[in-house]
Amino acid sequence: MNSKPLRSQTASDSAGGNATVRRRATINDIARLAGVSKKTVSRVINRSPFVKVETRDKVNAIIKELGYRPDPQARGLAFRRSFLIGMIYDNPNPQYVVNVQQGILDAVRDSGLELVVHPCNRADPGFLDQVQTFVEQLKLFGVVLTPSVSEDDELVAMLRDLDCPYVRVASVSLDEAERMIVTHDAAGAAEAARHLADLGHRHVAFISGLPSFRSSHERRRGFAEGLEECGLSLEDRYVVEGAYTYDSGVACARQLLAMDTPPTAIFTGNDEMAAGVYTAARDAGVSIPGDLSVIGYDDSPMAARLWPPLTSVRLPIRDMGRFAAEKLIELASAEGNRSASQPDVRPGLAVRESTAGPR
Amino acid sequence: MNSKPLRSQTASDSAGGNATVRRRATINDIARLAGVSKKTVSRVINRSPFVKVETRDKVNAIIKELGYRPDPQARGLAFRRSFLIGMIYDNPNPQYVVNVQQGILDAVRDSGLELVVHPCNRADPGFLDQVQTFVEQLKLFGVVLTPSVSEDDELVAMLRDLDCPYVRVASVSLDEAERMIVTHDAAGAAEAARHLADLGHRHVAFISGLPSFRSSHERRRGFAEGLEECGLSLEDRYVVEGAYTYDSGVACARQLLAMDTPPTAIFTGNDEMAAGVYTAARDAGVSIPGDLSVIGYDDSPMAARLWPPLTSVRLPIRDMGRFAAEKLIELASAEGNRSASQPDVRPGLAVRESTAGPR
DNA sequence: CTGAAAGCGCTTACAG
DNA sequence: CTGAAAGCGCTTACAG
Repeated sequence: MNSKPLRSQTASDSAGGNATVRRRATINDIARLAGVSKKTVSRVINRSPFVKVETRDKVNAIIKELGYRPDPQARGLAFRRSFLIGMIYDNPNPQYVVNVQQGILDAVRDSGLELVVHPCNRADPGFLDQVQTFVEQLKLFGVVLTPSVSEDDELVAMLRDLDCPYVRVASVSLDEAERMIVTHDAAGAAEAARHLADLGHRHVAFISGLPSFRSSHERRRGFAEGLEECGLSLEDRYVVEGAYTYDSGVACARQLLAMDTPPTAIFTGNDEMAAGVYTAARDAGVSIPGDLSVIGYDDSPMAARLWPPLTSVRLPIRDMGRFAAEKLIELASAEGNRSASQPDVRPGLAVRESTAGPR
Repeated sequence: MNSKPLRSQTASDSAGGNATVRRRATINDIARLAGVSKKTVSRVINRSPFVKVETRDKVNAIIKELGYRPDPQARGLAFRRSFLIGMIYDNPNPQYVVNVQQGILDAVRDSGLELVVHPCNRADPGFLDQVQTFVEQLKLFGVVLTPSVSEDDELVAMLRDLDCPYVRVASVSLDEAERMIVTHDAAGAAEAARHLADLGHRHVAFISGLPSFRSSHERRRGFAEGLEECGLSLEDRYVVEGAYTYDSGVACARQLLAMDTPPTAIFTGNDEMAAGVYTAARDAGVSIPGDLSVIGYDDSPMAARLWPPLTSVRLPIRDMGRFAAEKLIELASAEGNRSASQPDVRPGLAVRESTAGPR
């Protein structure tokens, strides 16, 4: 990267509304106008309790008047950390990614924190090194991890070593409560199981996601437990391993539908694979939900676009992002006063038209 | 935000691989070990040509040995800008957003630049102020704008005032070539028109997107021109205004299918609305492509999941993000030597099974 | 409760 | 081609 000539710091009258000035105010301007030292201004900025009320009010008045905002870069350099939150993810679902991003931004609004995104690939040999560079170079305020990187113990050990605050979003608790947003996938899958059992299904199948994702196991476990609650069981022959992709859904469903006693209902690890089940069913002349009930997971927008509209387990993804960032801020603030807020993320079943009683 | 105690800067042996040290090397360490001033190290970092080759090599050797990487925060403070690229967007399509993000990251790999995301809403009265704060506080290296914010002249005027480099992705050229990635939407729509004309359609309709998006007009214009090339015309009665949403697609298609002489083909401004056309067609007992051909725009993953698979105009979205970031880097480097690279973004038609000749 | 000095890790402006 | 000084806009550590 090459050096770049200094840019003029002018701002036009038209753009910024009113109080735009030639140069942005600095802590020195505030200190001079308030008749105090810059250290005192610094104390006000950082909400130190050791400032006389009148002093604080006077400084705040000047700050407001000039529209002063401390320079995060300078603050960061002195603090030895930045005001950037990193989102580290490898989830292939764009809807999921964008919603978590939105949720994080919901949480940091007006806090001066910003969001830096870091997609990655655990299979890449440089994976850990790249994350380390990312975290160290940016001196991140903290990071939010989503599945499946949130399940990577090596990664988490590294973050601890780097002293980088983190919060993990995962299907099951893997860490201290103040570092976890648990999505209770087993509970969501159990709901799907009960729904099918209530409809009278006896032969139900499960298409799992990639085994490297914890959610695959949790969803299977919850589904099996939900069935057992209702006096049914998830038979091994009715469990097929997919890969969270449309194509794997097609292949797994073909396999299930070709059985001597094919299942009358299929629960899939996500909506993408459910879409694959639709295709396989159509090809096999199997009607949904007449011959086959289908339930997906994620309740992506696609679920409602399929025909018939897909019953699916819904997750409040944007809220999950917000909760994660809120926890991260608590963690990094390190006030000692861990707030009691333990926001609960509970999956629910969005029942549509892809499920009905068996023939 | 409250002040935070200094974190210890230790790094374990296990995490960072080999050369992890207690404290990261600084420019002073390099200068001392190389026996030069820190200014000279700075020159090497910034690729100044005014360094003797031997000096440069010696400094680079030490930099490599210690794994030294200049602190972007400190550099930024001195440079009066950061090494962060902002992506400002209001596109509601997550697939689009994630792909552009990926493309930007493709371009900045190993450059030391990082990506900060800023979703926004032009209808929000605080829209411009928020973007200004974002750009000023972060002293952004530059920003990438996607539709529809890329079409906002007030926003662009503000960025110029702030002296913030920007590149705009839009359906038609709106700025100097070095600031534009043009997606040629009219050309894409014309391809759709030709495809339908070739199949023998005479009564073809268009469902437009939101009129506040330039793409809506470009796609309509290109579609009309494409038809005219083939001796057809886009009749006003066959043009309906949608809103780029699934629901608007359903409503507009109902309207078209209820006409005395309904169209035998519908081209929609995006795939979401095409999905809505599918639903309306099914409700009306109209079969696709037997009774009605449908073409979407975007070629989103959903296009291939619909039944029948949707013919759609494809855009290389990830490449667009990459090209945009590459142009931004050229722009911000301001070397004067605008490279001749004028990467071309050309839409193409992905023909699937939703189009056929009319009955 | 408040401040003067030194420092965070770089760069610019000026000399040589 | 190279360097000593001053500065970017903040904070820490130390006094008072």
